[in-house]
Amino acid sequence: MDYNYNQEDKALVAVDCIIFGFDEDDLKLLLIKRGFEPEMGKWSLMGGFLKKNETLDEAANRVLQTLTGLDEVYMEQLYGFSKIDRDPVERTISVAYYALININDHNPKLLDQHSAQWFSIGDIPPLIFDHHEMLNKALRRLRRRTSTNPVGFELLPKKFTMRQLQKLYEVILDEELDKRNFQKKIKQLDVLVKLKEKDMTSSRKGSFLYEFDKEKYEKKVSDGFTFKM
Amino acid sequence: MDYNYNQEDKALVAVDCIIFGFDEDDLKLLLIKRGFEPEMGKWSLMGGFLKKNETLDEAANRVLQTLTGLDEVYMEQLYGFSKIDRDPVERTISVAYYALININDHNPKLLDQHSAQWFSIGDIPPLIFDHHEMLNKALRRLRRRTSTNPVGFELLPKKFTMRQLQKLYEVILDEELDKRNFQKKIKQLDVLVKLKEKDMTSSRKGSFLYEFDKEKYEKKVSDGFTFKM
DNA sequence: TCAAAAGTGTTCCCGCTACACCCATGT
DNA sequence: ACATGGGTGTAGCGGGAACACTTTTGA
Repeated sequence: MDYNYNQEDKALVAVDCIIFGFDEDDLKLLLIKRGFEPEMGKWSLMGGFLKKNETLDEAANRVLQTLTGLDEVYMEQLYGFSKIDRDPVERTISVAYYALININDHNPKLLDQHSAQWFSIGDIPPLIFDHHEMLNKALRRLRRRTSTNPVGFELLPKKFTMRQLQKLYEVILDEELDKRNFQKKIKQLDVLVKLKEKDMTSSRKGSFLYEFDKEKYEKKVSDGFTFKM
Repeated sequence: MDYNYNQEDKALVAVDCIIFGFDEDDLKLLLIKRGFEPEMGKWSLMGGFLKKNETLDEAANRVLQTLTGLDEVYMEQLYGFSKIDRDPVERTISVAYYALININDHNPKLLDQHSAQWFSIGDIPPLIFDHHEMLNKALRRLRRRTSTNPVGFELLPKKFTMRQLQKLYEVILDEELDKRNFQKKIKQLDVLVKLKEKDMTSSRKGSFLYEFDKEKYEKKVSDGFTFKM
């Protein structure tokens, strides 16, 4: 008594990537100008269809790499979107992923090829389909994650200043933070390494650079530690 | 220059439901004995294929209703599972949902029809495919949700005792809680109504019954309140 | 010497935790 | 009268929030 799978409807399955970057003091989103109908010329998240021989994670990584040239990027599956007419051409289920990249790392040529552009999170143009809904979910998730996991560092260069890190938290959480309390909090988590180097571009005095110590963090986690900002 | 959607691979899309219930002092999971190949006779989450004209949410609700007879149940989309061979018969993407039901409400006849049975969460039999992974994700999500949203009440009868509520939190969070601190905490949230009635089945003295005041909760939320246990 | 950002400590308060005894009732 | 579960208060501690001045150095 086998069940006949053939009687079931199949659907197109896509992935869409909400790609976040952080530049100076703004959280940014990478969008492409759609090069085909429907909605040609409008702004859109970067997406692609799931292929027979790849998982959703693989598809999302492929899509991200196609646009940025980057591999080994922090990505997380967000949610499955399935409104019947979300894509007017054909029934398509889309699984959204969000990615956190260091905005200086990507390949600018690839961006041009896809007519892609960074937008400040406070200044997003109209997007096609349900992409705004995806973005909102991604933002909420990002807020939660940065509060409970050390994922913020994915958006920064390897070496960063306290100021940059604080600003990052401020734009993600959308609230101002007290400098002293912020430093106290992050330092007592004891997962940063203070370098001897200073960044001299931001002030005459210069500010010390820090690195996230991933090994230390993971060791602490396995001892029951939980990151909490 | 239309893009040709037809060149893309289609896939079967399914939903699987992690159905939680709470009985006396155990968190329980509703499983069915699979009536068809592959893996006929093994235990499985209740699932079904997505149809052309329904969303994932609708499919999950249909599947839940088929098994329990219940409608308007708390459900939440969990995660999309997509390993290539997760279903050995054919490539199937499955989107998992979890549901919280009052275990006394369901229709026992329907359970029989599907050879379904409740299992204590500490005593789950081997499951087919990646259903254990789904369950683990659901449990982690449920823990977080009950800590930050008043979803626990979905698992209880409309009227419940403090004892029941505390026990519920204990089995979900998998830790013992102090009776006094628990009452203090939940009472200061100020979203319960203490009834005049007592439940006389649990002790000679009897214990007061409470109801969750959803309207009050929602009013408070719109004033900036956040539930936190 | 001044402008501009970096760096640094203390106090107060609230919320969480730990903890033990009396109450009501049916048998 | 006793056994069973129901119900209640307080003290101490720790972590988060508020808050302002000094330092460095290039121009």
